[in-house]
Amino acid sequence: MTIKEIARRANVSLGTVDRVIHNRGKVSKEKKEKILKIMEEVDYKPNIYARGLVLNKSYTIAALMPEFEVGEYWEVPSRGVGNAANSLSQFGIKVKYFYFDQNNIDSFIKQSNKLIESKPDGVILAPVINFEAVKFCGKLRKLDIPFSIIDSNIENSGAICFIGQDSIQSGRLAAKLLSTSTKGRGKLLIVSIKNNENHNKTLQKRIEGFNDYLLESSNLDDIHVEEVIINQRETNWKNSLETILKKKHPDGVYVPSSKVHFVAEIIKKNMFESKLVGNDLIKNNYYYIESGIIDYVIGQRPETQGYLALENFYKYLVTNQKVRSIHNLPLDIITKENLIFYKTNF
Amino acid sequence: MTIKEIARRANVSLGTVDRVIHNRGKVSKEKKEKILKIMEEVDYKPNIYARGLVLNKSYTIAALMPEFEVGEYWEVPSRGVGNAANSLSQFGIKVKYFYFDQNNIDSFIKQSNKLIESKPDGVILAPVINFEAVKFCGKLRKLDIPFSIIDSNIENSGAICFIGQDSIQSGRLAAKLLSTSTKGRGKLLIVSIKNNENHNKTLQKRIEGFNDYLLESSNLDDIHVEEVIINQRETNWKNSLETILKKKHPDGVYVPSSKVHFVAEIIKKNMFESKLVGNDLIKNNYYYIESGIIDYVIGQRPETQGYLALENFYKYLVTNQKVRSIHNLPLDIITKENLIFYKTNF
DNA sequence: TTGTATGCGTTATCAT
DNA sequence: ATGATAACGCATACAA
Repeated sequence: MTIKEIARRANVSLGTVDRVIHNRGKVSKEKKEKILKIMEEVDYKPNIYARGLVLNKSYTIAALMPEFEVGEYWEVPSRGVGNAANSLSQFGIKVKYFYFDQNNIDSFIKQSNKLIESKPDGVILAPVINFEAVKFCGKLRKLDIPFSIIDSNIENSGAICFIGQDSIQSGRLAAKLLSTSTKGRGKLLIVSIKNNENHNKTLQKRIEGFNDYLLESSNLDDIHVEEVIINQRETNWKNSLETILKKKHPDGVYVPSSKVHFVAEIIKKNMFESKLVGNDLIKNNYYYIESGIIDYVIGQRPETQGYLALENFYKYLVTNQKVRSIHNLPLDIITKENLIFYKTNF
Repeated sequence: MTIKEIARRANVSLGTVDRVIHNRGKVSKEKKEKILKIMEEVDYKPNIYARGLVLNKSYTIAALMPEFEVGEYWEVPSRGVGNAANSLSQFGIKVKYFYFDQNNIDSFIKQSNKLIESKPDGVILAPVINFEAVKFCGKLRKLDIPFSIIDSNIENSGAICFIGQDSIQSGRLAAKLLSTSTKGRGKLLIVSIKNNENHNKTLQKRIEGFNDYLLESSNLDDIHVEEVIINQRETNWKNSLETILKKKHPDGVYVPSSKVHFVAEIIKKNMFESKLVGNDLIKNNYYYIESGIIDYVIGQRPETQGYLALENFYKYLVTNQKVRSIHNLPLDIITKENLIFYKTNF
């Protein structure tokens, strides 16, 4: 059904129908009602090709996320955004990246200002420096630039959507997997490896979930949990970690971040028998999952996060569809036997 | 970059450029080369809006899959196809379903003939009746109707793509999860619940993988495996199953299909302590996963399978992109703690 | 072999 | 308040 046909049926011109559709200009009440009724009846849907052709707009989306080395976590969401940019380029969606050093607040501020100067049509934000990110959201709201948040959420930020995971549940799941692997008993160690001043809340939420699960799931007499914090800014932090592991000799280790490969390295070197559970399917973890040193990794589809974030802007800006305000992506359980399917991206 | 601009740069008309792009009509060698060079330089990509507008074709894809009751497995891929149809309707993609009774070969033949009479532009095939499906693929090839296969593959079928899972690896994964849950020891029982003459190979491949894994993974002295086959066509098959479970008293049960809920029901009723692993996140299994009676279910993203199948036809027919010939979707490990994220579809 | 004209459905601008 | 019309980029039929 076309505008032309609607105009014919309503005995008016194209222009009049158009005015009704877009609420622009003046249209007499009776004609307007007649047109609306016909549109309703025939369930008029605009031809997106014709619309795209005549509008021929192009949108620039700015992505503000941490810089990364190859194999590190933030490579993956970034690639997700890139993939989406690729397949949406035909529809006039462009991406401009602004990378910041997640251990340097000034870098975040500087990049976020550059971003705003570039006057993007939309922003994808990874709020790993929580406090500054909240302020940044305020600026975007004032400027009326729509934005979406990935990875970890900011409550009441005004974002058009959040795409990420449920961190507490991630910790609970880790607890289940680790305790099952240690046959429901033994000494468990939580190893938090940090190199900043705890800017974001993901780690602590995961640990919270981990402890909650164990407290709820009966036989507490058989299970012991301890937590150690490793500061990557200290020289020799790897040696300290190794010393601790040697001393504690845990039956199971939980690393609530993608840095689980550091622990895996030590376990392998010393041929410990510890079960090991961590987060995120990054390249640095591949080998240790393959060889079974890491028993389980919990994935959160970072690539999909990036992809959906951009795709949502397409829906929002180009096709004017509503977008879901919260996407909690599945917590995937990845282990030696299903690793291969997750490596090839989805 | 437009055709017009390319024509201007090459000092030719729109028509000539068009002839080069579509290899139609005669074009002098020198002009052709000049045009191709310019197109290369500017990386010409046609405007999909303009193309879509002028072609304005609509494609009908026929989906040939098993009929289902609410909550059964085939509801999910079917919904995936429906979702895709919804979001691709703007692009002129339509779907026509042909459902057959998977326990009735005649029904398959009848529906497949009806499908061919409808002269679709493409076919999505679920080859659960393997032998007949192979013959059907031959017909489609002769008629030059492109088709894709979902769920389980047919080798050298001539399909433009296969979308499904690796059944053997699915069985291996099940073996790992079940043996870990039973602490690496005990009596394991494989329960095959069938209601047809073994038309498709998925079950047997899963069982093959299951056994292989256990044979390879060391301590064979501690593990015992037995297989029972239940025929749903026998009256009182549920009672037989219950009797068997009572007699064998297994430490762990593997049901290599979505019918694991039948076993869960019996385990719950009798309050057995058996660990239980099965396949597929269907509604009938939700409750038992939630309550922990089913320890793990291995999912294969049936909804995504359906979605991708249709989306691939969009790529193939509308945008003329190449499509990946094999999509082995991830084997998702679903358990009480991450169930909720998989229920909301992806 | 090459060039020109028309139309796809929508939007936006210009007269009336 | 309403109608007519040009333009978007591409494909195609037709003219030269």
